[in-house]
Amino acid sequence: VQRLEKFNSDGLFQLFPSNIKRQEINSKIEVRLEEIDLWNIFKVLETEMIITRTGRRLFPTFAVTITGLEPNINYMLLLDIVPVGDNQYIYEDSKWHIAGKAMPHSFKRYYVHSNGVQMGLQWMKDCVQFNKVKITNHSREHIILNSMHPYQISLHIVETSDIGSITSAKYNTFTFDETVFMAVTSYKNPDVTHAKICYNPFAMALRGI
Amino acid sequence: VQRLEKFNSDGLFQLFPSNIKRQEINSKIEVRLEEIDLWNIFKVLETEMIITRTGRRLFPTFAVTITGLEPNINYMLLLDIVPVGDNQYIYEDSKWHIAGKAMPHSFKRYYVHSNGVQMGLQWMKDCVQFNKVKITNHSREHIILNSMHPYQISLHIVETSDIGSITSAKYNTFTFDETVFMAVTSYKNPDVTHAKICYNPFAMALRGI
DNA sequence: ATCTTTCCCACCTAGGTGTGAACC
DNA sequence: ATGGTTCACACCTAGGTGGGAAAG
Repeated sequence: VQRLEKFNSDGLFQLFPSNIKRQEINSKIEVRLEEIDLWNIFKVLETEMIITRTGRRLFPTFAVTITGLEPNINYMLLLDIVPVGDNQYIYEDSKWHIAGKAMPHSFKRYYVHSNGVQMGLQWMKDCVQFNKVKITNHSREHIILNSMHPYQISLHIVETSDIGSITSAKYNTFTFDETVFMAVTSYKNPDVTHAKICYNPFAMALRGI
Repeated sequence: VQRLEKFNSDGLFQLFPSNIKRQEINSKIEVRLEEIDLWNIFKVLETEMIITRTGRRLFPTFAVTITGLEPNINYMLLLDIVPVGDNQYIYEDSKWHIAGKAMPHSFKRYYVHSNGVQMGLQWMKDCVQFNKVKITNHSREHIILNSMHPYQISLHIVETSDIGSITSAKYNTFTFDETVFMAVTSYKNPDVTHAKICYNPFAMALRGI
């Protein structure tokens, strides 16, 4: 038996149990990552994302353009943040080093795009933004990650017209190499800090310094 | 044939054609208006709501607490703003007077609550806020009203687990006398202006004046 | 003239940044 | 001592108010 539980009003769900094999959608769906140049600037530096108690947004923002959906079939979009490898790390001598086995990834949470169930036509019309997703090390309200562990964003496109059948529906999964990042509670690499300040409008205050 | 068209990413839909009779939900659903004291303060003064080209929020905000839904059945919530009576008005000598027949209410638009389809249990858990709804006299992006015409908020609770079947699903409708208001492009009654400034946090700047 | 509509504005609310000191 | 975590803070972005002048 499988169960999907809603965790906040902004799209966070948790799946019990977490690992289920479902059937693929038989269709040529393509997903293009938006702002790929910006993602690559951070990838070169080895991206870090801050996690806080109260939840922190991702920057760069995860956004995609989708093609190849059936215009008149209903879909949902689920954002997923999955562990990369089996190790945790430390930052020493300006480099990331393995520091032993990873802590268990306890929570299998999905962020369901707030548009809910929509027809393919609607999803393909504009780029799909996941700008309100937040990551945390504690809060029940957001996606929970372990600090000093690497992760990667993946996207599930689920063919369903009923949110209740999400656990039995067909789906395709797309992962993005550019979105690999280290979860941290404070930035370790000063070059990452500088790039965040340089490109994130909310850090504008610190640009002159 | 009936058709539901999505108009923006924040829950606005338009129904073609607009008048359909559907079956009622056979259940003792009760809906309580939140902030009823605040609504009544404005009701005494004869509530005015500003409409602008770019869309203006409602104040007081429309929010409800719902009881009596089936916990494990899926529902959607649709906000509706319906004309009251058949006349348009003018404000003269500190009073509203009939100024002829109403203009036609051309657009039958619904604001679908952004939580989309949820089970009764979820809808009843917390009070349901419609704080992002906007009204306008022109914009395709929001609920279109005629200035100097009276309206009333109503709520449709639709029993459906599929947004696509919204036009054929069972539903119950709830109206709220406290929410009757006059759509205006600028406030006519100075007492209404004062009450808006007094109670709306976004008008805080004008409280000292 | 009179009344309604439009638009720019100052001034708020609301909330997203990294900082740097303190804590663990 | 070392290095990760937390928190109040100043400083932004983003956007919701009615005012008041101008336009219709």
